[in-house]
Amino acid sequence: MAEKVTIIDVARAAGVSRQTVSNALNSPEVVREETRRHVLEVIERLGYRASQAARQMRTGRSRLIAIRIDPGDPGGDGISGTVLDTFLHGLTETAARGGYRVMLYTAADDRTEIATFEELLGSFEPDAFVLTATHHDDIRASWLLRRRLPFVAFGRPWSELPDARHPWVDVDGAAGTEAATRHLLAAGHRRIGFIGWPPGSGVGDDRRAGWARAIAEQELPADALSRAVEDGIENGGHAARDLLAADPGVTALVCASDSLALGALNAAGSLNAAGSLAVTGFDDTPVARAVGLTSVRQPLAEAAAACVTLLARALDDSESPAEEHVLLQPSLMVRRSG
Amino acid sequence: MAEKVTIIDVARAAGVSRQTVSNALNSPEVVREETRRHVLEVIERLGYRASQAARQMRTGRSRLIAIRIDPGDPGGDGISGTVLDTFLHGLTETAARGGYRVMLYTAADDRTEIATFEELLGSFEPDAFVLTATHHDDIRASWLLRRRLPFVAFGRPWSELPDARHPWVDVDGAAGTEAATRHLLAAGHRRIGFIGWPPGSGVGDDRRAGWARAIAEQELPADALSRAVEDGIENGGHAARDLLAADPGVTALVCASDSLALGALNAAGSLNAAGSLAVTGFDDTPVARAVGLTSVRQPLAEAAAACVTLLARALDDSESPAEEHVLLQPSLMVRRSG
DNA sequence: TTGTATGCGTTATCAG
DNA sequence: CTGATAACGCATACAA
Repeated sequence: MAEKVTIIDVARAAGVSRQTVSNALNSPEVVREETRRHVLEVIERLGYRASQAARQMRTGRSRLIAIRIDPGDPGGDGISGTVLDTFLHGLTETAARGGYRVMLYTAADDRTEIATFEELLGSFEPDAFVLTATHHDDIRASWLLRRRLPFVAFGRPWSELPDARHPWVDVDGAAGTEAATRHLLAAGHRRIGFIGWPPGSGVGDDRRAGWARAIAEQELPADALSRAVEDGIENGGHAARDLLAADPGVTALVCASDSLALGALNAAGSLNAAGSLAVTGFDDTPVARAVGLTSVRQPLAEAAAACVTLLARALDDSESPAEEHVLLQPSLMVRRSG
Repeated sequence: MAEKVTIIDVARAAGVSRQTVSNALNSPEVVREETRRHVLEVIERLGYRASQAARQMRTGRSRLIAIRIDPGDPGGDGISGTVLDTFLHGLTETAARGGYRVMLYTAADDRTEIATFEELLGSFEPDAFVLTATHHDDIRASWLLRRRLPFVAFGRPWSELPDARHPWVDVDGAAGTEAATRHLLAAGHRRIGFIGWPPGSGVGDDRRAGWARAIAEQELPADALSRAVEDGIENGGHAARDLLAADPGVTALVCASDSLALGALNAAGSLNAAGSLAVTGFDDTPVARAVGLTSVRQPLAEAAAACVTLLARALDDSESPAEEHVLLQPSLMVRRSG
């Protein structure tokens, strides 16, 4: 039953008009320093906080940032599990510093997500959206762009279309797999394979490119050393077995995900003496830490912070400026597996 | 640039007063059926949606449910990673059906979480809170209770104090470890150990109790077969080694978490021939699925739905009724490890 | 610098 | 069943 203390209560207690209170808060430079301090003190004493609802009616800003949450069960190419969790935490924390709050929504696919945009925009009116799991020709991005709604994507727009000109934050996946590959090269490996996803997924192609880059630089063979399968432990195992059967000289595998890497690791155990095959994964999930898998770690908290920064800029500045991008560098967590 | 269509636009287009529109929406029984249908049709055609901010000003209800999100890095006894992720997804989905939205906040400890309650209550005014990671003498619960603020805890109040009388939803952890133990008994194991957390954690004690129950029923020895360590893979390994050294006759281990179980599994590999030790975990995390670990699965989506149901009841009914509880049964996911 | 008036979109109250 | 009026709390343009 916390009786809500309004701006009028503060004005009364401070012996000023409610305008002065509002000014002390929103336009500090327009109030005498002494008055301002007094008002702020009363605000503190009374525990006054501006009502968001009232403020929103007046300003049209909800201070809400909406983001989709995927089911924990990794169904598609969305981020979920620890990755989303960590990202969300960072987003919530950074947003709070700017007075913003994170609101969640779910959606089965892009179409229903857009429907949710409309629903949200009509009711809660979030100030901005954070898009995850971006992909080629993302209709969500173009929809938001067309309506000039503020948003930032965690993930590059994997397209060169003008539709794709919007702020985004991403982690340089190619740099990650390249670092992993270089690490293996430094350890003396010469025939290093790659297990990734079928072409066309943007993220997957990027990760493959990093490996290919490092291999090409060493003028090592690459063509026959790459496999493309859907994500999953089983598939990783199959691909690893297939690759090793085709070329027994392979001593190391760079994988596009921890799942694939784990499968490869298991397969290696049943093929060779334990430890004879070096394997690296991607995302540094708890699984990787658990089994001692060397993995590429994404700076998720930093990515989240960057998203908020970009949004704040687009939201606070008068006319939203051009597109801005942030590409973060991942780091390699070296463990027993490689 | 979506022109916001207000209730007045609808009223004009439908040829009625704005009150009739409001009534058609909020008190359907007070409007003639024909009028109601016409209004609803216009609403649909115009894509009208009631402004939450305006509604909140009038009704005092924000239709916001706040919940804390922990860092992805499992630091304490909070839920995080896939568990929180799945729970959040379920919560968001179920809440949306009732017109509610989930809002996130972070907090380092109980004290700062309460400070966040105050801040949120003064600004965004969430209608309710969902508490996670409840523990003995939870000051958050008593704080909310004292102010008669609607909330539900995901996790029992591990205390009999009157302070602890509030709605909660939980999963029967003891039933889970008991089922795991019975499963091992049915497989012929007779000396079954338990690796859990230090006493006093509620959740941990509960899980240990399930194992003890099944063991006692078979009149099997228990005292020397239990170990208590902080959560973690390393600790699980140490505990398993210690336990097996003390009693080489042990053929199976029930663990309070997947992390402990994983450690035990690794330790077993280096002690015995692979597969000779049966191990079960708890939470059915991706790690468990990855390594084929038998684990107890919590019905998280159902738990989330139950939370929303309890909240909706407390929110929609006039005087909030007494405490209500929901205790869900977990299920055992049997895999190679046991 | 401070006070006064107005509107944001809804819903509740109360006459018609 | 319908239509006018008030009020929720805040911020802004304006006048004092």
